[in-house]
Amino acid sequence: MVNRRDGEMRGRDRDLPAGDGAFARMTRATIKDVSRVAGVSIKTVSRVLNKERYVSDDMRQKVEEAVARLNYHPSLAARTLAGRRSFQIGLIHDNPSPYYIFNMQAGVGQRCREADFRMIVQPCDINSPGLVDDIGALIDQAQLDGIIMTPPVTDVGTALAELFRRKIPVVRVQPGTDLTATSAVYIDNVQAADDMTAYLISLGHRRIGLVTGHANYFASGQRLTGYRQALQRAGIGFDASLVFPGQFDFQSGAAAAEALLALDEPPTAIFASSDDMAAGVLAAAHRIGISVPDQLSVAGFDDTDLAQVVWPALTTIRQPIRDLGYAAADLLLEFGETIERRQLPHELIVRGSTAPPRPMDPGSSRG
Amino acid sequence: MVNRRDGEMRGRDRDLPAGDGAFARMTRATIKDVSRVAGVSIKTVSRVLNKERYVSDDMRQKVEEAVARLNYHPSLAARTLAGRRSFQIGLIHDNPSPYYIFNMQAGVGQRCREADFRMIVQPCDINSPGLVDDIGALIDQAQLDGIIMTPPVTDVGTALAELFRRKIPVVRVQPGTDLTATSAVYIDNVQAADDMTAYLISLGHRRIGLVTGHANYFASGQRLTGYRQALQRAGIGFDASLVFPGQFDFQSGAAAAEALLALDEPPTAIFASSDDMAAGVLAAAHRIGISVPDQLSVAGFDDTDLAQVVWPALTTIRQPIRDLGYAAADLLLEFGETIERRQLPHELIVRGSTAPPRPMDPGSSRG
DNA sequence: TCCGGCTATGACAACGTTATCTCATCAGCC
DNA sequence: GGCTGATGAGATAACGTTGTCATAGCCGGA
Repeated sequence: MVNRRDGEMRGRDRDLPAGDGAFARMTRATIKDVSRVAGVSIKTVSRVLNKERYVSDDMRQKVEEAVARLNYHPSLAARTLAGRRSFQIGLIHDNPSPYYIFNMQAGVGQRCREADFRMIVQPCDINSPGLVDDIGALIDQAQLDGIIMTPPVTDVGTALAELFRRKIPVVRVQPGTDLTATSAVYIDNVQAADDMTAYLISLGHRRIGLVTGHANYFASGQRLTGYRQALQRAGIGFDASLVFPGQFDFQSGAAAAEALLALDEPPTAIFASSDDMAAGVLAAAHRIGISVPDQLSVAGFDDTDLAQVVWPALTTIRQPIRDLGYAAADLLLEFGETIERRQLPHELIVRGSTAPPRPMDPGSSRG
Repeated sequence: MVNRRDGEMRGRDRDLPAGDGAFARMTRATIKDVSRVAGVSIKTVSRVLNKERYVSDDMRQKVEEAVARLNYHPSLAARTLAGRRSFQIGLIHDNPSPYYIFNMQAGVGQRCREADFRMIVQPCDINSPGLVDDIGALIDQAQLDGIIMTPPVTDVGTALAELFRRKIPVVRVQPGTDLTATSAVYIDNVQAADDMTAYLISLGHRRIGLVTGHANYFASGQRLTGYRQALQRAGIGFDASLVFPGQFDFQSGAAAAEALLALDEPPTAIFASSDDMAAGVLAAAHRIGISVPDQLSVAGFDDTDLAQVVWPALTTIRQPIRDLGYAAADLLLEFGETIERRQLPHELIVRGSTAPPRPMDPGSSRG
């Protein structure tokens, strides 16, 4: 009944509305429509769209007018299928910090938008046995043009190997291993921790507690190095009992503070390797009844939103997460497979949580 | 020289490695490879992949084996181009809260993964004149199968109209206008604010300050309604001077607290419509030297990470953001264009920032 | 004048899937 | 025993781009 059959018409024939009148239809405009309106070949439209060489200004203008008039947007799917680019890059992370991820996405997304690329965000679990397969599937399915990874995924050897096997451009943010194997963006964690430690020393502190970060993150070790470096320069001996392992989160910061403050010779300042842990230190101090910064100075790392929201506001190191994301995407888009490195500046931010130690603290017998 | 010409061979002929041996090549496996290995037609493979009817168990098994053996992942681009689905949905937001966005993405992403869909995140600016075009371009380019919007984008009429024009399935999270125009997920903001207010009243508070949210968000007004509703039920008169407008952020919370605490008859409790603002209230109280919760109870809304990180930890309303995201994606995937609504439960979380008011507060002359 | 190289444009195949149509088989029914 | 409808499988044409090749015009040098 509804089965019209007219010989030559088979398959999905949907011949476009001919003539010049009715493009404001529900059907999306295609490159074919644009070529008809502009009065040029499809290939010429494609050339203009892709900014290829050998297009006269005349043609270019005609095409651009037609594109604007039809409000034409090329199909990413068709471009991906026909070409060898997908105009998409992936951001792979296994990071529980909303603040970090939000800003990283903002930076990467910003750069992508500038280049008319799209960012595909892929959370993952570095302990999952399916990690490598998941990454492979993502690349296969979406035909990604490049990958950005954040710690700690940056240092998963098997994942890295899979990416090399596929010869896909990779940029890592703050990588810890195989530093020269891929492009990378990072800050100088050693120097940053050194800066903070030196600042605390300059206030007069001699016993400075350090809460380190999660062992999966190489930055944790780097910050310990910077801490020791500053102590040494100041002629202060390293006391291992002042270093307490944390996990970057609030709870571990609070636990570390309780342990450190219970020492026979407690520190007069605690430097936590993340703002979350610093907030934990603050909470523990409150609980115990130690006032900050009068009796205890507290410093964080990252300068997340959190730093200004706790009381007192945290002295911390500003890590330009958004800029790191932007730079990572920039390296990917500008250099592709060519390996490049870019170091971004950090900044010491002084707020209310640090002050000179109380003079003549009883029990401080050291020179 | 390199120009071999053999008549029929033109264009990009890359004949696949015949035989059965070398698929572990660099070239991705295609559906054609799978069909050859399985010994069935391409279309049958497609049927199995798309879980279509009319495939015998025998065939299905052969195909699945071949897929696994070749580690085959279908090209999303080709699927999108050939079919009428793209297996992608968009998440459009203009929200400055990392916590909110992170959890929303987690929820939506989770549901997408379960359905082998991909989530495309698109931040936007509701005040930008290009908003509607941007959304249109996104849908055109990526051929999205659906859209999820979060406040305040949910209530931008022009954007909504554009989506209707394109007849694309839409789910809105906490919409404020045109409630029945699209599918929606939400919590009962009126009841939630009522619950919190009633709780504060039950502690003995009679003068309860309210810091409202940003006027762009309809939830702000709804929470005011709930607040008034609880007061009325308790027979407490509404005092407009106790209601102070905020913007959902820390700064405005601090400013509101300063204003409220400077009143001749200051409130004994302040209910802020977000945890960020509640943290601001806390900070202002600290600054002024008012202790919480002894002299002032403070309550928030959202139960973000923040709530447990400030001191004292916030009594707040838990808003299941992640679940809202999951539910939104679920509605989209399960019902498509069919309009559905789903309300999720909220929860009153009592922590250390609230307590009964100090007995016999001088200056409290009201009954 | 003719050739070679650069510029500018177009024709057509190819990318890897899904949609449509066709055909074969098989069971149940008049 | 042939008709009908459900089931199972394949051939082939799209989908909307880009890649490859062909070609035409133009300029400069042999």
